This record gives sequence, structure tokens and C-alpha cells, in this order.
Amino acid sequence: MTTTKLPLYKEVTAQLIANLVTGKWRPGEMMPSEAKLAEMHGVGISTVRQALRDLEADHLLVRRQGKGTFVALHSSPRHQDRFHSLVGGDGSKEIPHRTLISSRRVKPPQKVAQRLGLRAAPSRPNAHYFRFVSSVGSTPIMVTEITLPIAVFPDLTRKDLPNGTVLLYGIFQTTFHVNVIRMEEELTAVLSDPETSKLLNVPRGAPILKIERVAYTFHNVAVEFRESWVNTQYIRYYRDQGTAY
Amino acid sequence: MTTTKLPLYKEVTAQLIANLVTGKWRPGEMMPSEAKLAEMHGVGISTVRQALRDLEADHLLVRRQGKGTFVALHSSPRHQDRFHSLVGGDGSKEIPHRTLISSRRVKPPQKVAQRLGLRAAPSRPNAHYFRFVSSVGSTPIMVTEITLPIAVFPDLTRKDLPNGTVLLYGIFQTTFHVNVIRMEEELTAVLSDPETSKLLNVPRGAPILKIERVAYTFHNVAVEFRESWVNTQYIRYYRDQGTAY
DNA sequence: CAGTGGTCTAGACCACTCT
DNA sequence: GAGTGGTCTAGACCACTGC
Repeated sequence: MTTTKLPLYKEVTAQLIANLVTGKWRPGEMMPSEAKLAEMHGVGISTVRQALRDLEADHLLVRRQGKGTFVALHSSPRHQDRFHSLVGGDGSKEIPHRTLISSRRVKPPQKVAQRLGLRAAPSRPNAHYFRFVSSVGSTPIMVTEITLPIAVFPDLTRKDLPNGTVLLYGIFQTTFHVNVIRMEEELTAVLSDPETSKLLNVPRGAPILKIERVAYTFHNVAVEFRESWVNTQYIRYYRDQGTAY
Repeated sequence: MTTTKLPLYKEVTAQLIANLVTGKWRPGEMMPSEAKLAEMHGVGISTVRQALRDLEADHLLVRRQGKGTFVALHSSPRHQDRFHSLVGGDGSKEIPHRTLISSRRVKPPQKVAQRLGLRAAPSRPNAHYFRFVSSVGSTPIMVTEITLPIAVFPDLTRKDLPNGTVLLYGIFQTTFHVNVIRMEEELTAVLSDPETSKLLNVPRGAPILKIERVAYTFHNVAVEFRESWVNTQYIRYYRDQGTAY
């Protein structure tokens, strides 16, 4: 199409991505039909199909026979499951209730700044900091601290992250046009500190599953650093890998 | 092809799978070329390609331009990474050394039997049981207990699972023709019990990451139940999800 | 009904591997 | 050079959706 030596369908993929980044097509909207896209990009329809198929596999698009191709919505049930790994004792997916308990602007510690690709010692705060407790029923099961770059979420206030069960990545997408498309997690086991013990109503020294997460949008830009402390008596981290045949 | 109303390429997929199950094509072997497969199944070459593409995406086949299509080998580096989630403090993949510390035949407890799809109260032992310690350098970092159905691994002895760094699923595949293609894991945080403390050289009551895993072969047949206790001071559970764009 | 994506085909050409 | 999979195309037909 333009210049490089990539396969045609990857060129098309890249151009479609570019349009998603700029918001030419917004989440939930219908994209042009395959035939239209083929014409727009001056390639065969099969080539466009290959690009669309890849983007659907990566959950950026949703395709429905008879309806069309749509930009994926992070608030849809399909996406609630993605990036959400906690299940109850009976194996059912739990949607915990989130309660904000503190928020402020911070200069994040060096370790966090590095993970977010932020300057090390800024003159002013360059990140939002939030702390939540998540509960299932009346039982607190998780404490979460989130650090968000102000550059990515310029006008964010605590009112944008209301208490409730609405997942944050849906809010990021609809309110701030920030699409989380990838994340890395590291899990460790730690002992509950006094503060966490109080919030989770567990003895000091109880075993806690700690989840560290960095979430990324397009071009590998980190948009969230998150640390969660989970009481795995009530809720477990579940992972399914592979396909059944 | 035969009878049902599935799309053609899925029929082809199913037939290819059937051949992988019976061992008509063995791991590491080259499959017939696309053209040959198309002729064999009486379909167009593009239809075969779609089936092959799906099976490659699920890591059952490996395709190499100019060389051919091969049955995936679980001992290859590509597969060592799959199903292996532990990384060192510096983020490097760790390949721990495994030391067998006990083995016997057992009637597994009800919870394990259920996960493996075994009869509840058999008259004779119907499973193998093994216990390992894994170390990086001279530091023990993980205790693992494995339960394997005797029906799936009939002639297994402790000599089949030698100490070393060779991954078990490679052994399963080459020695027992058991292909692990999917697994489920549940992670919790627990306190180290006296026995584990001694093996991992940590204080009693230290935080330990517990990993419960069930591994499956074709047709959702469970072939392994595994419990690991990990000292996350030295090694962490890492997970990358999504694709960068 | 028209319009969408899903399936399926036949075939051309390219890039790679091995001999 | 022969044989492989990778890319790309043009087009037919089917299945589903919504009007």
C-alpha cells in the first residue's frame, strides 16, 4: 500500500489500527463492510478478510454474520471475561463490588514510574493514585492500588471511578478513549500487613495473593499500574490455557 | 465429507485431530503437503489451509515455509514456554532442576479423583503419585505433587521421570504418547506447613503460592493433577495476555 | 428483500529450504 | 530446480440479520 515490505494484509491491519487509535471508528460502532474496506485500501476482499480475522482474534473487533464488523466494547460481556481472572469457590466468575477508599495525585515511586514509562523525579505529581476495596456480598476480598499517568488521563477525578461493579477498563474506554489491549501480571504470595488485614478482615500474617499488573494500550504504551492483594479464602485466581479438541 | 453439518474445514480439522490421536502422524514428523491433504480429503486446498491454520494457532502443528507442516513437539523450545509460567527476579525464564523425592501408587482422595475423572473408591490403586522438589542453582523454590491415572500411564515407573530439567510434558509425549493440549490452573496463597518449610528452607508460616493444575489431552480427558507450592521470594508466576499493536 | 459476514474454491505468484 | 508453505486474488454460494 504505502511503502514498506510487509505483507499486504499486515499493511491493512496497521492502517485499521491507526484508525482505531485516532478514534475514526469508535468502540461499539460498525466498521465499513469488507467490500468497502477492500475498495478503500485498494486490495482484494480476501486480503481485508485476513486483516479483520486477525484483529478479531486479538479482541479488537467483533464480527457477526449478517450484521457487520464492530469495534470491540470493553464493557460487553465478552470483554468482562477478558482480563478478569477471579472466580469464587464454586468456580463461578465473581463480579466484586468496588469501593473507593482514597485518591490523590502522586509522584510515583521509582519502581512504579519505570513500569509506567514515567519520568523518575518530576517536579509536580504526574500520576493519579487510587485505592479500592472490592467485596463479594458483604465480604471484602481484595485491596487494589492503581496508578494512572496524568498524561493519559488528564481530567480524571474520583467521580469518574464510582463505586460499583462496572469494570474500570470499560470506563477507561468510554470516558477517556483509552483502550487496554494487553497486560502483564506477576503473582506472588505475601503475608498480610496490618493495614491490609484491617481492610480484608483477616489476621495479620494471613496469606495473601499479590497481583502486580501493568496494562498497555496501542504501541506498547503503559496506561495503568495496579497492585492487588487478594484473600484467596473466598476467591481464587483462575486460568484456562489451550483449546479443547 | 462424512455426515454432519459442520463446515467443511472443521470436518477436516476433526479428521486431522483423529489422526494425531491415533498416532498416524507422530510428534516431530512431517505431515503430507497441503495439496496432498486436499486430495486425500476431497476438498479444495484453501479449505485444508484453514484447518491447518487453526491447528497451528492451537499449537498442535508447526508450519514452516519451504519446509512443511509438522506435528508439534512438546520438547521443542516453542513448547517449553507454553504451560510454563515461572520467571526469576530479573524476568528471565527459569528452568528449575527437578529432584524426585517420593513415588508410589495410590487411591487418590476424592477431590483429586473427581478432577481426574477417576472412580471414587477403587479396589486397587488407580493412580501414580510423585513428589518433587525443584531448585534453581542450589536454592529449592518449589514442591510439586503429581497424580497420574494408571490407565493413561500404564507402565510408568520412577525411572521414566528422571531428575533433571527435562519438562514432564515432553516425557509424557515421547514416552507415553500423551499430548497435553490444555490446562486449567487455580492459584491461591497459603502458609507454609512444616513439611514444605523443611523442603523449601523457609520458616513455618511463610507465604507460599499454591498452584493447582489439571492438564488435559484430546477429548477433554484429564491426564494429570498437579499441586505446586512455590516460594515466590525467588521466582514469580508471570502471565502475559493480549497482543501488542 | 438487500446487505452483511461465513464458507469454499481454483489458481497465480512469491519466499523459503534443501539438494 | 523441485517442493514446500505464504500471500493475494476474484468470485460463487450460503447463513444470518434487519427492514
